[in-house]
Amino acid sequence: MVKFSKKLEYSLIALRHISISEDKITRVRDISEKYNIPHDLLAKIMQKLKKECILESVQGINGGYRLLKKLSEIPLFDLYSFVESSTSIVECMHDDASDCYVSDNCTIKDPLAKMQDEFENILKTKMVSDFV
Amino acid sequence: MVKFSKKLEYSLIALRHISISEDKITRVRDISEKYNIPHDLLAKIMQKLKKECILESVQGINGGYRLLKKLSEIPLFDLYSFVESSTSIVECMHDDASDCYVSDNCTIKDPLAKMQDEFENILKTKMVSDFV
DNA sequence: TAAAATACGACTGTATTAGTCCTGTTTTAT
DNA sequence: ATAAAACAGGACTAATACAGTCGTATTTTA
Repeated sequence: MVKFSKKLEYSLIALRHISISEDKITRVRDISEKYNIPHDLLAKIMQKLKKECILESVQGINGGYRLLKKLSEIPLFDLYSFVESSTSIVECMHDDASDCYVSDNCTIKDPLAKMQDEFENILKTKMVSDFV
Repeated sequence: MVKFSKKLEYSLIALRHISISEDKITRVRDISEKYNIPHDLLAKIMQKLKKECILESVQGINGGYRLLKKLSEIPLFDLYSFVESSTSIVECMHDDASDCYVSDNCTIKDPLAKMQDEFENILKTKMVSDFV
């Protein structure tokens, strides 16, 4: 199936919320409660976005997250590749797919690779701000 | 994850094989053996493509499949929607998704719907013959 | 009439996603 | 000081979808 993960959905919802909120710092709990997103799951996504320098965090009792970038400067592709476990639309395009069992007889690889490029280009063109 | 299913890969391989083979009728077994595709799985895919009027079948000891259309007349999107269980890139775009838990607070639906359109347009532009 | 092909529903195995649980670390209000 | 409330993160479980298998029926022809 070709479907985005919940993580990507949650990321978009969370980033949007932070960007339009007046508060300087937003707590994970506020977002998870408002949108019915499991707290622990969202917390991990936020941690990931911190590692990727989209958010910065403040620990402690008054802690939370703050945006490091403008949403208009974050390509959807970045979010996508940070959050999804794989970015290839077919299995044989993984980095370690030297063991394609179809191998010699497979002729669909190149055209599928082109399709993948087109798909990624869409993601690179869109900014997160387009989803707010 | 955003990935095409094996079924779509197998469909492309099979259609390509049939289209370039000299034989008037091609057996499932020939294709499954040549490309190491599980026979029963491929058989079901072929049955599906028959129902969708891409192939026609002949039963019996000398039976097999025959193309009903030119590959250049089959949009990849058709194959995609025949073979994949769902064509929506996010859950909340399913036909029966009236129970979106985010509901009122969700603002990312429209932009994602537009993304889906763009994605589908790529699939509609490509013909199966582009993958041979 | 036996063999070999399609036809097809039911079932099993496996991989990925989604979500939970538990324990730690940090910071601040009291 | 210390308790509370936030982030941090590894390990585990549950749910889902995909991939593949099995058994049986039907059809046709050598």
